[in-house]
Amino acid sequence: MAIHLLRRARRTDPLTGVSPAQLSALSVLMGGARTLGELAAAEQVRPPTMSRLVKEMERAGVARRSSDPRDGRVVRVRATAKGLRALSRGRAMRVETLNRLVRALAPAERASLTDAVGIVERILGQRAAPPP
Amino acid sequence: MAIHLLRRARRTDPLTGVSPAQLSALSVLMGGARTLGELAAAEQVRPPTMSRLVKEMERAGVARRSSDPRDGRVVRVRATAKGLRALSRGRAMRVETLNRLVRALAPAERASLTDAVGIVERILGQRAAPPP
DNA sequence: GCGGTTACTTAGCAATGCTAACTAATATCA
DNA sequence: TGATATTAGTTAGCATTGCTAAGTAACCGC
Repeated sequence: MAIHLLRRARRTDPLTGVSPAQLSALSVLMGGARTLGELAAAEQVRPPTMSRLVKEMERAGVARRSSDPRDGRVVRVRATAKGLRALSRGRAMRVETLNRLVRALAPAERASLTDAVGIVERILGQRAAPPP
Repeated sequence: MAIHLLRRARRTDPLTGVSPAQLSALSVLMGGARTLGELAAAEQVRPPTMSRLVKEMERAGVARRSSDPRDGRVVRVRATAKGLRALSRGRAMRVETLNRLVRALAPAERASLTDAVGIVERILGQRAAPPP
């Protein structure tokens, strides 16, 4: 089933030494620094969850906090160079993994994946990226 | 909007206390009884994980264990009527599948999936379902 | 019938989600 | 201005769901 494909792809993330949730947050931070709340919203998690995640990311050396000079309540988060490196490594790995898995798929499984993707796209209102 | 759908799909059915993992397992059991190991393989989790999940499903009254008369090591698992009801209610299976799909996705994963879609489409010459 | 394999369970850890309740900073308004 | 409300983030604690290591019971091969 399609979901299992994704789960397997996701499982390769830890090979980078950065957890999936961290990699996902890093992908947001790749676009520049964000406040903790913005990051939580982008990741669709609650602030406490993101607060803890950022703490771990700091400990892992993939992100850094700084305070906002204009608003003392705000915490700004940015990716470190190490974090960005981990991100591109993880992303390449996922794509490669999906490539490999898809090549090994039975036709029915591929159809399932296609169906699932279609559904998700419809729900999210997203379009597939054009082939490279 | 997407957020609404996601939040709605994310909720565990409060009436039955059936968790997403349980619903997913039930969707496999809908096809008939399975051994615990088969179920674990179908869900792509390890046997201990499935063992615990089945225990919880029994406690929730949505599945039942029985022993295999031919092989005393084997545990056979089947869905109860209550489990099947929970599964089918409101297209539970579909919602649940999307739920797990989406929950496993955050921006980075979505990007990867989008990339993968392009790859799959190119390979198969197929299109995802068009948006409504 | 002994030894190895297989199927499952138990125990314990890790990651990641949540809510409730707290602190600190900012904004609002009488 | 000063009291009060709102906002941003943190801390604490719980639940779910994944894992590995190690144990038990049943089966198979010789």
